[in-house]
Amino acid sequence: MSNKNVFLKKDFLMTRSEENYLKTIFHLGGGDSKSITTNAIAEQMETKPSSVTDMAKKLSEKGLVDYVRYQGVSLTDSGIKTALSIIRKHRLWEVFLVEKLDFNWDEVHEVAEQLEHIKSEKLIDKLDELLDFPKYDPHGDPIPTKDGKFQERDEKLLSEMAINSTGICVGVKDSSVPFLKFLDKNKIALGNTIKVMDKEDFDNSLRIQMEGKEMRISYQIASNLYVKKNDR
Amino acid sequence: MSNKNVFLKKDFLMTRSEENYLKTIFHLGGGDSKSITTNAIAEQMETKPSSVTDMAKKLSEKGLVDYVRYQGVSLTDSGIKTALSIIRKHRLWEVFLVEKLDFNWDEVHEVAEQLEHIKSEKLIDKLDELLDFPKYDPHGDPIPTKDGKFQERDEKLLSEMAINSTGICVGVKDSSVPFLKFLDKNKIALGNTIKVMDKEDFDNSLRIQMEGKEMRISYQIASNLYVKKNDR
DNA sequence: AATTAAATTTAGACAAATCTAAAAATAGAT
DNA sequence: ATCTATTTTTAGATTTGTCTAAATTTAATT
Repeated sequence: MSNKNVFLKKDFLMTRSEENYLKTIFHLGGGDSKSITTNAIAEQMETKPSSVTDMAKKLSEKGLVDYVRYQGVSLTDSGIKTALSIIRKHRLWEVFLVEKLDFNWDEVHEVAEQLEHIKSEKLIDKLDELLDFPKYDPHGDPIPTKDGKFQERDEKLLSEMAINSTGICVGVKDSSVPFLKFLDKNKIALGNTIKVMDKEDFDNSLRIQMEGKEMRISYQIASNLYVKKNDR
Repeated sequence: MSNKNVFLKKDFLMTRSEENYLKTIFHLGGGDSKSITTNAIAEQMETKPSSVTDMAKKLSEKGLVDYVRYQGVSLTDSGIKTALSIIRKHRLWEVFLVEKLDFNWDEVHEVAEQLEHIKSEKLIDKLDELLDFPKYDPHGDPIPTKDGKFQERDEKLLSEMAINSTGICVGVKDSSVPFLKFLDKNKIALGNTIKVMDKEDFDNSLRIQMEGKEMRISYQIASNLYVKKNDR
């Protein structure tokens, strides 16, 4: 009975709004027993701090967050598990949209924001299978497993790479539409091999060699690209 | 401007509840300029008549239904178009669930009820393409086209077939889980060839030949199966 | 330690979608 | 044609999620 109740409570009785709050809190670091402030959540969600306070109380009553007045919230184990299941759904849907429906990686976020709230365990398991159990979404972000395990990534930012070192582009830190479009325009894609040729002290820009061609990229770009030494 | 506004209004500003009302009214025949009563809608949606009245006013203000107090509602052209787009989405998602995710046809309804409310024109167009532009859903119901054309079906109920006539099973009238499970258990599937061998006057049951085997089926079953003379 | 600035919470209001209970309109039967 | 039973609507309340404005707490500075 307890098992079924947990399932019902978390998977069926969660509102869309509650799920969005949990996801945001997780992305702000609330899964690491760090307290996230009301203001930070409000800013991220483009809502008012007073609304966040209301929701913090509700989520606290449901045992999904620890909430201390004037201090902020952090996720409980139950809250982390729920947040991960939403993130899992979001990222699996993103893979589906790109792999099966030919969406570009800058078009998937908005639709995945809707699809992540669909309630059906079977649906997401079968989708996972259809996609051949992908480990990463189109932006290189890891997809949590069914039992809430998070694939930690072993990678660094391109801006932190040493001169003459080589790596493979595996993810983006900023997955905003403008940035993704910029990468497309400049033929920078995940999977590309990158070698750091030189760094410019003046503006921290990099001269890199990518797939044969040499190019210069700004620090702002380099600090939003994840690179890994070895292939996955 | 007018075109864009219509799009925004109907595709983005429609609430889930409004969409469900429109769909229900359509299924009750409200698209044929027939007035559907408050009570009928309330019963179908398992809600109270007073709630239906409230929504009737709201939909009327939005120009989606014609509403006359104490008389009932019927769909306007705009309402029909919107209802058809929701039904289109529902049925395409059902095909996806069965064809791509190996759902059984008795499992798809509940999930499709959620998926039909996802807002993205590109998503549904691409899904249609992925599925190779199906004309019928897993229960044999026709899928409206993108521009709201409804594929009318040319078929009759098995119970209305003449003795010795032959046809192909193309759809179910009752798509409830128990009925679909019954059909599965008795190996009755869409696409099967059926020949009516004999009819029993006493209880209206039929003796049929299906895919070689002979069997007897009740009137209740026969009056919930659609059959067509020629292949599609 | 007192004061001020910033963050946070409370209190009260609102819109959406629902409900209950009472009032009004319709339709059916005598 | 009137009465009655049913249907439908209205009025007012409830829940969820949000907001504004005022009050409170915390943190920073002197």
